[in-house]
Amino acid sequence: MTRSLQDEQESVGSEEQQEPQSPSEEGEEEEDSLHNMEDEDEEDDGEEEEEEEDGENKPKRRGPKKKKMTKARVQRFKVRRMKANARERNRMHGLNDALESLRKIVPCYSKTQKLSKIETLRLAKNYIWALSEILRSGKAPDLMSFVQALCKGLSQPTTNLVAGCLQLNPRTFLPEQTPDIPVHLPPAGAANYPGHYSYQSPGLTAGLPSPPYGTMEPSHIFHQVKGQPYSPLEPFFDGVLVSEGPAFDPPLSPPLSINGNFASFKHETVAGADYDKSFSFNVHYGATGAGGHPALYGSGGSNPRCNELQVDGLMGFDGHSHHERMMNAQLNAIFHES
DNA sequence: TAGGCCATCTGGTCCT
DNA sequence: AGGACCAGATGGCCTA
Repeated sequence: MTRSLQDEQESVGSEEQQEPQSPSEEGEEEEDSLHNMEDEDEEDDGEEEEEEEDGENKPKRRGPKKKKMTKARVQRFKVRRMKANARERNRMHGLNDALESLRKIVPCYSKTQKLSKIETLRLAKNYIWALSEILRSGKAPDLMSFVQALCKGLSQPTTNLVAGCLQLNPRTFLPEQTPDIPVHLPPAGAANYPGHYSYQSPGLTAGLPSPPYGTMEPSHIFHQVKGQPYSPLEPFFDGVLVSEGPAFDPPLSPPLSINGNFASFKHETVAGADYDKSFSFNVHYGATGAGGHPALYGSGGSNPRCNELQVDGLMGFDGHSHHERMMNAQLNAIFHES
């Protein structure tokens, strides 16, 4: 047995937790199937090479000649396959590790209720985009719209999870259920964005209950009428995006480079404003901007880039402040690193 | 039980 | 040739 084969089998044996081996992985059936496969394996040790001659009635095949699968070839094939499987496993584990890292960075992290892969990616996309737009526009987002932006396109359970992480009740950022909350609704007939994805969890359409916060009709926030281009994120940065092109489904890369744009930030906290006393999620932005809205970068200040965004009071879904730490760490990392 | 999510296997393709 | 990447298939687990 070769060293590599030993390693391979060790790794397979150790990593094989609960996954059953594919039925074709062992047994004689594989050898049968291997007889039929187009093997690109070139003979290197003088094994016989035969042309497939099954049946005169069959038309002659074109392409490379088939080679009979000898025991040695079968063995080599198996080894190769096992190595490829192990590599693939490792690759997927690496991918999952990266995804787990992303879960911790995204503004909703719970060990007990993990975001699914797809939801993690969606939330991360929303988050990146939202942060980028804050920087780009220099305008303070409306908190409700911010949360909506984060949850845009997410399934209802994930929306509830995000809300739970932020200690918000999804109902509270339901525009239609909370008319007193200043969420800008899309103008009638507003344009939809081209290429905007329209994911809806089956649970949404099925009207599944979603503990712990009851139900939330996604159409209240995210529904987009066909042929009516409109991004719910527009109110988030109202007035900024409407005239500047696509507001959502942003380019693959955020419009801002973290390193390039945060490098010159000074670290100075300006008293912020609480958006809603009913929220324990208080975002302290910079000096109040024009129109009474707090401005992220203190639009009225002498140094518009010197204010610090603070996010206080975030409690993790697990009942501890893990998320707070994560958010603070994350934001600090963004604003303090360069 | 159906559906969602996940891990793994597998074969194909592309690249070095 | 071998590795990385990808997508389809498959089966297990969990939950509503």
